[in-house]
Amino acid sequence: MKYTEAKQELIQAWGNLGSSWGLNKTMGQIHALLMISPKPLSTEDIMEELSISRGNANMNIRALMDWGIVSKVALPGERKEYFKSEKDIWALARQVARERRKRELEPILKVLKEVNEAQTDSSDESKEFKKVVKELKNFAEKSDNLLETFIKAEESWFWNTVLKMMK
Amino acid sequence: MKYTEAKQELIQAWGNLGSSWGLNKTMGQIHALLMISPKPLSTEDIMEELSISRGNANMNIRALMDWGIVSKVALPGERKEYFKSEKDIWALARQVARERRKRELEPILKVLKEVNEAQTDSSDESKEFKKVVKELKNFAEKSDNLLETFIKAEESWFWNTVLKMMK
DNA sequence: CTAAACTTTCAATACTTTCTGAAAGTTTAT
DNA sequence: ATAAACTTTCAGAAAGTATTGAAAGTTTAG
Repeated sequence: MKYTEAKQELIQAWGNLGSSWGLNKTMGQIHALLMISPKPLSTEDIMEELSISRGNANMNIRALMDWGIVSKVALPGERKEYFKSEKDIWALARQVARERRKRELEPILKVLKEVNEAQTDSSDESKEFKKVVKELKNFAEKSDNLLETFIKAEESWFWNTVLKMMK
Repeated sequence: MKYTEAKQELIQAWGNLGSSWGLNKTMGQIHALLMISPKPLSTEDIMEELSISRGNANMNIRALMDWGIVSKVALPGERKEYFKSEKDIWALARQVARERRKRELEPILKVLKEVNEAQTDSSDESKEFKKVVKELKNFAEKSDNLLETFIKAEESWFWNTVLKMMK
């Protein structure tokens, strides 16, 4: 396989992965492109490489910046804005974890806490509900703590511990 | 908050969470309903509780069974099929991890391995590409191992280790 | 200030996914 | 065998999401 094919395949695959990770296809593709590029790219570069419109490029670059995994670069003597991606895969993973925690875990935790306060009447349904909610809440809280630890962890410390777990 | 409100809110929230977890809203809602129900429910029960069509109910129950988190129950003396959900939250988490590994991690790993074999020419682009792919592949493999460990782990052992990690 | 260079917005459109409901298929009881 | 009870399928409708491209907005150079 040649470099250009390989590049296309990776961009494509990263786009698909994006869709299962709360990004969308285009966000994933732009991110892949920036990750493998040795130098920052402009909106036009991205439009051209991925054959997408200006509006699409602009919106998705913005969304990637909201996620905190892409940032602007000012190139000296250039008027255009250029963009680069976080390349340290660990920093990237932590950033994604941070965002997903905020977007997914926090809302459900809030609901579980609320709902855990609900009055129980004496029906079977109501008792089972209470029991399940308690377990879910407990699990969600543990997950939240674990995630927090991961987000704050230094790479080596984390891997050392994880590697121990995996023998 | 009363039980019936609380129930609706939980079902709603679990539906939203489903969407970020590779299920869809209805799958999430059906799953929530089955989780909190003290007894198995029929397709009709589900249709009624969630106000959805027969086709929709059928397809999404099926999808949940494919994921391995919902199963059929035959009630003695009843002709209808009833369904129940896995209620052990740990078993549930492991099952979801297993499916997502298969659906997300395996495909990207395959691509990374393929693409890692690509020929490098002497250009900057090509060298950077190779370097990034190597790092991604390494990370993906480590994640795969970690996930495998989790999937196979006994609850207490896993939590003991994790709790140590979290001090 | 003005014009060129560049970025952002957004209404219209294209595309994708989900849902419905009725028809077809299957199973069970008699 | 047949009819009632139940399940599955699937084409079309509805809802949701992504994309375009042109117009509006902003910044910079001179």
